[in-house]
Amino acid sequence: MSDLAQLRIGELAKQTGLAVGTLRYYSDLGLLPPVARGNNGYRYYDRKAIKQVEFIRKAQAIGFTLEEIKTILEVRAPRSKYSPERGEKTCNLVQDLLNQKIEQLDKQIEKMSLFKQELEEYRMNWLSNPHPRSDSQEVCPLISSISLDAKDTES
Amino acid sequence: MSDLAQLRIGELAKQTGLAVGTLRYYSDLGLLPPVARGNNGYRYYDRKAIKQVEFIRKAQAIGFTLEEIKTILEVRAPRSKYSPERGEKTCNLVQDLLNQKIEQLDKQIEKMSLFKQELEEYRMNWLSNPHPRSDSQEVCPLISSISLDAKDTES
DNA sequence: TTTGACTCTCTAGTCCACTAGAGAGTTTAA
DNA sequence: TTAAACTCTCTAGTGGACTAGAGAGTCAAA
Repeated sequence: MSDLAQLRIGELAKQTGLAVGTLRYYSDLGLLPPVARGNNGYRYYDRKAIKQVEFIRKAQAIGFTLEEIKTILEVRAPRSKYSPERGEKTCNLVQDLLNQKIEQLDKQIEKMSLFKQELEEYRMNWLSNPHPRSDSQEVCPLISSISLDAKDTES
Repeated sequence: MSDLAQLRIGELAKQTGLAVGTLRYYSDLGLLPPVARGNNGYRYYDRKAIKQVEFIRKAQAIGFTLEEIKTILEVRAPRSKYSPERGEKTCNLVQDLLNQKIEQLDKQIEKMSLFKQELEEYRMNWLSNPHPRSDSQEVCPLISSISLDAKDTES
């Protein structure tokens, strides 16, 4: 089609560092549709695909599933026709999605920070109070404190 | 054995909100060994198991695998005999593990914060510059900016 | 003693994100 | 023209974390 469509899947693989199989997998899932197929059935991509792959990987690295990423990416404008009403809806949808994702990230970050703090406390306690192996059964009290203490009364 | 061992798996399941199958799975993996088995083969747990399950779930929720959690938990003192030398080694091992985990968490948190920032920037740009559907083909420019822009020159 | 809830082991299935391989057609360079 | 490299589709396998189900034994109350 357009002369933008010059990447075959192997080239895209080289450019992105991913395996051909993975790109095929993404494409077939709908995450990374080729701009065209040759008569031979070959998938052709344009250079934008490289950026798109990078986005996918970034999103994935921080915990989004391919399904979620797809939901963001697939809500895309119709290619040649413009239908303003649908466009607005699309935008709202995407905005909602974005907000959701940001909120999710926030929560996850908070969780991780709390857990990190917890681990750091264990480390501190333990450093300032190294294994009192005199009468204690537990050789390494850190372990028992991690697994068994945690606000000893109720949850 | 001890009268601490009063929980059967179903009770533990109720207390923790997990499925019996899951607890069995954890137990068999070595993450949650029952303190005893009855003549009937039943697994018996003490109340510490509840805390341990909570720890497992917390660690899991922030991305550790069961294998990793097991590594932390399983490096545990021999129950009745105390062998000081092994105890010290154990402690070092655990300290290393802890440090690793904390570092991992740190990196992950940073990644997520960066990505969150990125998403927030997209949102901001987009709010201050809502879909200009006059001549643009893309009905929702946010999408195209997310998926295709990202430092337009090189990676 | 029978019923129902509970437990056991073992095998198999599910979902996600790939990865590998078979078998076949296509492209490209020598 | 031939060989290597590339692409296609389709099927199956992997690993992690479960979940479901079969078939059987156990326990407590009626």
